[in-house]
Amino acid sequence: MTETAVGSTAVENAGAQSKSQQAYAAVKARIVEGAYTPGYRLVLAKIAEDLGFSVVPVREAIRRLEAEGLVKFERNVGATVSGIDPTEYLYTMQTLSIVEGAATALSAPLIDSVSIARARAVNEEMRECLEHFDPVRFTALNQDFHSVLFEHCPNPHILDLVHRGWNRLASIRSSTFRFVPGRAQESVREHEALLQLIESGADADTIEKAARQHRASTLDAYLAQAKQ
Amino acid sequence: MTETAVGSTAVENAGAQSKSQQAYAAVKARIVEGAYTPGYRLVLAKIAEDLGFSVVPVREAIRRLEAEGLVKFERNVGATVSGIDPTEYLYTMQTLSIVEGAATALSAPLIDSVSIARARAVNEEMRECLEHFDPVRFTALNQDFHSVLFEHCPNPHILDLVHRGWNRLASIRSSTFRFVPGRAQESVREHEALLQLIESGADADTIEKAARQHRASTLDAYLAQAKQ
DNA sequence: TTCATAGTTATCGTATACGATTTCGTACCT
DNA sequence: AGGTACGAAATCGTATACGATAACTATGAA
Repeated sequence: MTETAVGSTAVENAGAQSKSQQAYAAVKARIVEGAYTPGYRLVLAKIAEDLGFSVVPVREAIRRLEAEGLVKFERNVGATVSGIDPTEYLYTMQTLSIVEGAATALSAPLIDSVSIARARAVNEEMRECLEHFDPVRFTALNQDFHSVLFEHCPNPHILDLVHRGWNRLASIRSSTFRFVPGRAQESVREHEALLQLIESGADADTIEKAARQHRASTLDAYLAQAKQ
Repeated sequence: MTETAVGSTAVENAGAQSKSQQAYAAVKARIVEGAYTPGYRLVLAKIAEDLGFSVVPVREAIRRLEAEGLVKFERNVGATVSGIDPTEYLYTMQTLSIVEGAATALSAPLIDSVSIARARAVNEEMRECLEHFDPVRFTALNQDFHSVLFEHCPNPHILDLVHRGWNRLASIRSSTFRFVPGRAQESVREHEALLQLIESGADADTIEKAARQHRASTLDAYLAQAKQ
């Protein structure tokens, strides 16, 4: 029995997280990486079959994704991947500007010089990236950069809200910078300005405003372009 | 068929929401009204039996409450009502100060004079309430007051975050003002100041700061008292 | 007396099964 | 020909059943 016990334990450890969690991660990954495009209909039975699970854990995973806003769920009808409705984009960006601004300000005093250097290096990569412009890579670096700035936020609730906002944006395949190429250069400059503010120990309010404005500007640039 | 349709519709409307939703509402109500005190152990089977449901919808309800932070859930162990951990209180209040401040600022330009009058009436009730001080009633009025201010917020995401924050606070039975009685009077004064700012059409930043500071002051008062 | 260990119990996690609801297609009537 | 009503298929919602996991308890030895 020992063998089986050990064996099963090994198996269990491999799938240490519950099937609900596995399903959640799997579906979320497919959404973020674009395998499930917005509007895609998520049928419980089909997903369950794909993953080799029963529908119950899949159902729970979908509800979690619904709570995060990545999918829309209608009773007795089913779930679909949330769209890139421009209005939704606006709401998400505005919300993120607020919580990310706050997170960055709270985080700022706790950022050590090593992290600053790392952020600066990332920003330098972004600058280089401007030449042979690769929107996807640029967006990824952009997330890296901001992560350094807000990850030290001591309030886990706020940090969670920031992560959720980024997640929602990630589900929009085509990066923002593809839509608004001109914004990229400005963005890199603002990043350096942000770093200098933090280095100089600027007060929280100043940093919060700067971080918020940085994101709001991206939103404005998008809106200006969309208007045309 | 019309009769049956109407009849069935009536029945449906009575139980229009799924059992998951009913369970969610029921458990949440019990938490908010204090029937389930913090630390209370939520056993799926027992709740299911109480409600006359199966455990499946109850389980889903619990997970939703977990996502909102009202309960803590541990795999293979169970769910307990989230505590009034002072640290958690701090985090929640700080987060709420930020999102509520933003929501109030965004909402301000859309508040008509009727709403202002209603808010002022509520605040007047609060002032009267100061005499024969009833913390529970005072807290309820306080929520009414702030609801008027932020409910017009055009960004549903931010509004949702505000609601969640209030929900978490509501799960803390004993109102804040019971802990910090002195704060109540100051609070009423600040409310009137807020109303005047909104009436005078102050700029968004000023209103946001005032609303945020209003909540932050309550938090500070609590912390000062807790320190002793 | 105390600690380790095995067995028991309580509770969760998931699978399967069935009933309920919606949606779509088809046939019939106007 | 167009619209309406009926019916079938797809899908979700929930109940029940069983297996898995963790907490608890009792028993034995040091």
